[in-house]
Amino acid sequence: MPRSFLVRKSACSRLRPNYSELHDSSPEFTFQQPYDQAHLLAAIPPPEVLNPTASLPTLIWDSLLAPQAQPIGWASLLPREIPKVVELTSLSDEDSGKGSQPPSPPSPALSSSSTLASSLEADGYAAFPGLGPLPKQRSGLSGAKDPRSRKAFNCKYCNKEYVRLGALKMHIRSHTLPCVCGTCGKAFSRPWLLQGHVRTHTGEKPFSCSHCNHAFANRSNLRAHLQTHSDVKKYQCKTCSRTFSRMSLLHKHQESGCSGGPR
DNA sequence: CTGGGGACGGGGCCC
DNA sequence: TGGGCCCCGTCCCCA
Repeated sequence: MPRSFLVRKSACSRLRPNYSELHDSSPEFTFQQPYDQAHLLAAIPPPEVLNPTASLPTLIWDSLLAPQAQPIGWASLLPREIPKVVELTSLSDEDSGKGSQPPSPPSPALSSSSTLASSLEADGYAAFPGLGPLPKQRSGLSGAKDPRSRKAFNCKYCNKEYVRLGALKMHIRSHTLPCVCGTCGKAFSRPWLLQGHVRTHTGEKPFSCSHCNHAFANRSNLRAHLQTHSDVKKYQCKTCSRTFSRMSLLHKHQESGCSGGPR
């Protein structure tokens, strides 16, 4: 029986924005009760598809190799491109990705930075609910050559900066929480987060461990569980060389005072 | 104190 | 450009 279903210490110590102050209260994505089973089944692959015997058997070994391996190409870590200022001309919709207005007709060539800034605001940059004031560096085209200026989009709720507008829009969803559970009313930033939450109501656990068949509703939890089957865990204390299955366990180990000797 | 499960957040990549 | 998905991570709770 789940221990903390729906009874999360609500206003616990975790810092959360005061969502009640946000203007966007209209859910754009909800699961109603009873659930649309056909939709859910279409969205969630059957367990045999998600069973780690098919897709995750190497996870443990991958994670063992992780400290030495370079799993991601460095090129993939680099920003693909500097956002183009002309992309800012059609920001009339909420961050939902739905209900977006047709793109504005292409703006005429901008002849100066001052006209650029005023044109952007006139075209809707300032009207986008989550976007802060037009960043200064975007007011000058020369700033685009400065690598430091690549984080150009600001969230008006928390002032975080993003290089890509899409990333900012995605971030803003964490403030507006447009996906609402039809059962308990809890709101989420993304549909798949809501989908995972719905599993706490349905009890569905599509992710199973290939070693012990323990089932999980969440792939991350399965990944953490797979660490428990490994003799050498992913996270290692630099002082005593002891390994842990989770970063949090390593942190607790270090905070409680590492004895120092290897175990 | 430690190990582990449950629930969830968020950035980045791919299509 | 947006949505889906993956991965990494955090926090809470319990045994």
